[in-house]
Amino acid sequence: MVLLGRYVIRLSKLTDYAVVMLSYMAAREGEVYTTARLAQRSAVPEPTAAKILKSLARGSILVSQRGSNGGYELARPAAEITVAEIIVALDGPIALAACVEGSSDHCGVEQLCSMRGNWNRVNRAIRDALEDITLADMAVPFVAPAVVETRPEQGLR
Amino acid sequence: MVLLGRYVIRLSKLTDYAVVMLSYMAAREGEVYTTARLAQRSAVPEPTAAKILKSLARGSILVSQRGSNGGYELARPAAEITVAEIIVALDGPIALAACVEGSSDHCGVEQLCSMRGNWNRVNRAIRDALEDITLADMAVPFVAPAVVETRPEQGLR
DNA sequence: TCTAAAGAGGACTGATTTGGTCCTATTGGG
DNA sequence: CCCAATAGGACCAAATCAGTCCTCTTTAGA
Repeated sequence: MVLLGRYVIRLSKLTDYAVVMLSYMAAREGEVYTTARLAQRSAVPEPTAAKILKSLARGSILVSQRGSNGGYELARPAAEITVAEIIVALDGPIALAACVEGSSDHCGVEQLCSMRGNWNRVNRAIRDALEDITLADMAVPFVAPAVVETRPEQGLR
Repeated sequence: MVLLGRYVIRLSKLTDYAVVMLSYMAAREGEVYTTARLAQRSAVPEPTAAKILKSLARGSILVSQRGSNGGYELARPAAEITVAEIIVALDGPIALAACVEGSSDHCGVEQLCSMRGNWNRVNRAIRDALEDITLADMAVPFVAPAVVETRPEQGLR
């Protein structure tokens, strides 16, 4: 067994939700959004939305403001937030078999290990691709935020 | 819920094993390898190895020969087998939220759906990256196959 | 033509992992 | 102080995965 239980990259549901919420926030930068509001607008159940937002804050993608009148705000302009960061914030490092540069784990079979190191190339290729795509790119079709505003919630799927 | 239960790409343990086995086979193209032999050499339990090899054959990465003296052989030169193909053979399509080009699924919330379509860009970037890396690239460090030959099996991890 | 060696295919199971919920702090404005 | 928010975990049910096994088919060769 060699992989550390994480995939090179998993784009989980949570990540998808996160992008939806972040895109919504990107429509008006500088504004502070509460969990409740974001949950409604993105049709994600509130507790789950809360969990996602906390992770994003921990990942320095959002800045949180506690107390009343609190909420979340993009930590940076959307064009400076990469998809890679979002994924990392929610699913952990974009990552990685053992036998990978920097890893202290060791598979014990040297010959295999050296070969496996070549996943590095794959990892890097994917990381590079994801670091090139920003939240601003993802949010582009949000041309008419006003329209979205008028659509409260609705069951997904 | 929007993701179809599959990740954009999962590099599972099975995939890792597969690459190990395939690299071994790439050392001498044209040779036919039995499941038992490949399992031994790659330190993967035989039933599991068998499962992987069957999947690779179904994915046209290996050609199988049944009956006695049978076994598996690379379907093409290693330089023509991409990492993308290997992943697809084992984990299914590199893929994909609903609301993605070609998908017939529909999330029901148009505004969200249109935005989610932008995962396409991510999907494409990753697919491109993976289609650029071949088995030959992954197998490179196998400079001295003879050495590997003399190391039967050993517990991993 | 029979036998044994090999793969094909699929059912099944135990263990992880995920998504999702909830409860108890902590923070801060009015 | 009180209420509105977030922080941070613990926790659970359901889905998924790795791994095993059993039966069937194919084929070489004695």
